[in-house]
Amino acid sequence: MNIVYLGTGDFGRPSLEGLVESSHTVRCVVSQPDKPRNRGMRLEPAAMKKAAAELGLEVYQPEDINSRASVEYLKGLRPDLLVVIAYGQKLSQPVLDIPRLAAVNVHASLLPAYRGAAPVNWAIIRGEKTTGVTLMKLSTRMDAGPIILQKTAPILDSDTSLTLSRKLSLLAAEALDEGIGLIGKGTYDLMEQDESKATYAPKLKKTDGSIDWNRPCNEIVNRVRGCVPWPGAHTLYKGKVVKIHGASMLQDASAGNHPAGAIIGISRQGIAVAARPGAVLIHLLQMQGKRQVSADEFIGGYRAKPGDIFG
RNA sequence: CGCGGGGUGGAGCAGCUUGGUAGCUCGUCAGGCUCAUAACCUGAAGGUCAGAGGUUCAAAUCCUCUCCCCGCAA
Repeated sequence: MNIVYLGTGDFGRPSLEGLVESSHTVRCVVSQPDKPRNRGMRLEPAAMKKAAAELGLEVYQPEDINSRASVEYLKGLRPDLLVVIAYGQKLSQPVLDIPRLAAVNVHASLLPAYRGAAPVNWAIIRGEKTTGVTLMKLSTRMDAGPIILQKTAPILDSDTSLTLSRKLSLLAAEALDEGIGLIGKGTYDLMEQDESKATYAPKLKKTDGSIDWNRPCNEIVNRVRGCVPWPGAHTLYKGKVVKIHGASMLQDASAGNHPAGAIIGISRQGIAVAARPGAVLIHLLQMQGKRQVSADEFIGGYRAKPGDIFG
C-alpha cells in the first residue's frame, strides 16, 4: 500500500515509525512549513521533519495543503491511503478525495468526546479516569468523521499530559496498524459519531493554567497534571509568577481554617497549601526566570514558611 | 536583530542600586543530645562570585564582549 503521512507534531512519531517498519510504503511525509518560534524567534523545523529525515523519507511542506499545487503534487504520488496525525491544517474535500482507499486520522480521545487540539490535556483537567484513541475516516468537519476503531487506556493519578500523551501515541500506532490491516482487506465497519454526545477540547490558552485556590483540591491537582508542560499551572508568590509542575491531594481537615492559597505546612514531601475544600501538596515548582526546583529546594532558597500566601 | 529574568562552596537563594572581611536555608563530615519534630545543639570542610577584557588604590558589585540557562511571545 502506498501511504502519504501528514503530520507535524511529535504525537505521531510511533505511528510513522510503525508504518515504516510495516510492509507498506511511506511515499512522503507532509509537514507544516518551518516557522519562527521559541526564544529568539529562530526558524524551527517541525518535529516530524527531523524524524522523517532520520527515516530517509521525502518531506513536503506546503504553505497551504489545499492549494491547487499541493493537490496536484499529492495526486502525483498516487497514494492508496492518507494518514493524518497532528498535522495542523484542515483538509478540503479535494484533498480527501486523493487517496484510492481512504483518508484516516488518529485522534487522542474516545470520540465524540474531546474533539479538538488538546484532548489529552482536557481529559486530565476534567478528571477523567479513562481515555483512548480513535481511528476514523476524515471528514471536512474537525474530528467528526465515522469511526473505524477505538482503543481505551486508563488515566492514572500519576499521569500528566506528558506521560499520558506518550502512552496514547503508542496506542495510536497500534490502532493505526490494526486499522490499516482492516482497510486493506476491506473488512471494516464505519460507525457514525453521536453528535449529541460531542464535547470539545480547544487548544489551551495561557489563562487555562491559572490556579484558583478557592477550588477543590482535586480540581487544582488535575489542572496541574493537565497543564504540564504547557502552559503550566501557575499562581503568584511574593508578587512573582510561579509554575506548579507537580502536586498531589492532601487530606487535611484543618485546611478550611486558613485562607485559600495559604501555606499550612512545610515538609520534605512538599509545601501544603489550603484549597476549598482540602489541601494541595506541591512537589515541583518554578519561579519565573528560574529553573524547575523541588519543594525542598524552594523552601530553602525562598524561605517559604507557613502563613505565606499563593495566588 | 521580537521582549525580559538569571549564572555566587554539593542544592536553592541573598548581596550588586550607593565598589572596601563571602552571607542565608539546606546538604556533607566529626562530635554531642533526644520519648518525639522538616528533630535539636556544637564544630569543621568546601568558592579562581560563568568566561575574557576594561575602569579603579580596591570589583561578586561599575563598563564592554563571549558562552550557557530560564520566562514571555509565537
